[in-house]
Amino acid sequence: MTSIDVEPEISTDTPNEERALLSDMIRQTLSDEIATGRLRPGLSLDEQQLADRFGTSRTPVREALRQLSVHGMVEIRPRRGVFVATVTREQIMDMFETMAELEAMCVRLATYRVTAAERSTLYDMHHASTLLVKNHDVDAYDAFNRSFHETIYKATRNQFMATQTAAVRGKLAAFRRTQLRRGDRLVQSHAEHGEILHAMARGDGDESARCMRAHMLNASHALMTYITELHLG
Amino acid sequence: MTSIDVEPEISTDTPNEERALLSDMIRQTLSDEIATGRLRPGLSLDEQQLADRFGTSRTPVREALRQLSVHGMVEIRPRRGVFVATVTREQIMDMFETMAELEAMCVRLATYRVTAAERSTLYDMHHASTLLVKNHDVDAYDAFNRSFHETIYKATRNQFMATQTAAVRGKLAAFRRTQLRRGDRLVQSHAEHGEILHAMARGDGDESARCMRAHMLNASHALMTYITELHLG
DNA sequence: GATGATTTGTACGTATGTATA
DNA sequence: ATATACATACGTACAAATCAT
Repeated sequence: MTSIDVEPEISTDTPNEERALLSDMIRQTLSDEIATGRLRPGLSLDEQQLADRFGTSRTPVREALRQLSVHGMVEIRPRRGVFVATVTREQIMDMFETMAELEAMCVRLATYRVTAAERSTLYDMHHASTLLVKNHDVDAYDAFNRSFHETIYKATRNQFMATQTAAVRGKLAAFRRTQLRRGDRLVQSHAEHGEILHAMARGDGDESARCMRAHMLNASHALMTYITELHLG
Repeated sequence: MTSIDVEPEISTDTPNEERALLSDMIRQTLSDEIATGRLRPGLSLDEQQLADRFGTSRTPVREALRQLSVHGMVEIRPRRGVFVATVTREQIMDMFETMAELEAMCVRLATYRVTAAERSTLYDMHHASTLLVKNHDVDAYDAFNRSFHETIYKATRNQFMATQTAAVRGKLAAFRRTQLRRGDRLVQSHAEHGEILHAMARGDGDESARCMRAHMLNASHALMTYITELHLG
């Protein structure tokens, strides 16, 4: 149950769109289960079965599946059925490489546009994360890591770019999660963050981009052997 | 918009999924009309009206609208209706900047991975386009331009990146179309393509990326005044 | 602010196309 | 290959929420 329906009725500043649609609930649940691999690639998704499971009719299930197909999480074969999208090792590698490039692109712009306050926040977060590394607190570090990167997205001053990058990151979240548990990735990740911040502090966008690209490619490389066994073995 | 078919080639190995679904037809039609501005931002889309117009029931219309909402072309306010997404000038600028960065990222990788045959194709296309520039054949140049850029996407050897970039390009297509008609953008565009190819030929990825970024930003700048009157004036 | 009209969200029915024996 | 079973795609019905008066 990952229903993040945190909706206190108090909408202070944001008109907080109410999302009480069954199709949204179903979509989010299925999205999670596909991302985490609980629903295996290639699996056939029967509309009636899902409807029974969620205690609804087929209608909202269909709408959820249609939406998932847009992002390629499921494949719709007209009149034949809906299947959990099969992700090949090559596709995952492509996604990681793209992710690395997107992050590099973000940090380059962020280097030129980050505010003093934001830079300070990044340093604070970075230093605080030292403790998590020492304690090998993988979950906490993963959470910090996401905040760290999303702070950088925001510093691009480009909402669209931030959203796009976050979307790709989200798609890879399931794979990335396991990666930090391997060996000394935590220590290495922390050190690489330091290099990125150093380059940003010097205002060297190209260099911060290079560091970020290396950082992301290291992370992905640390993972690919793992992925190979996990999804294709 | 599931997959921006970058290649309309005959897929020999892929059984070429037939898409004879009403919801797909409706989605594509609406997508076009929104992209071209025929359906103005903010417009309320009544399900029954659309159903009448397409001669169907509300069901496929709803599915089409749900899919369009994923890419943000329409906004769904639960129980209140569906509206054509409102695009602000700032959002458009963000999208163009992102586009420039994505293209730069693609051409950098392409520089390192392009095959001799592809490079040759790019040069052929480029030289052939000289005639289009002389004749001020904007439509033909626009078509060439898309091919040119999509050939570069393909040369990245990264399918995911190519698809992502093509998707963003598609989103901006409506705005871009008008841009080439202004002044001597055609001549300038052609010259900039030449610079990009030159950098690629030298194998200088960083430089080709810089040229591409400049190329795209020039194009977008040539457009922003236009857009301002068009969508917000 | 209450009431009626309109529209959405969901359930349900049915025929056509796909799979299977 | 034919027939049977079945899931999907689409249509229709209805309840609840929103809006208009």
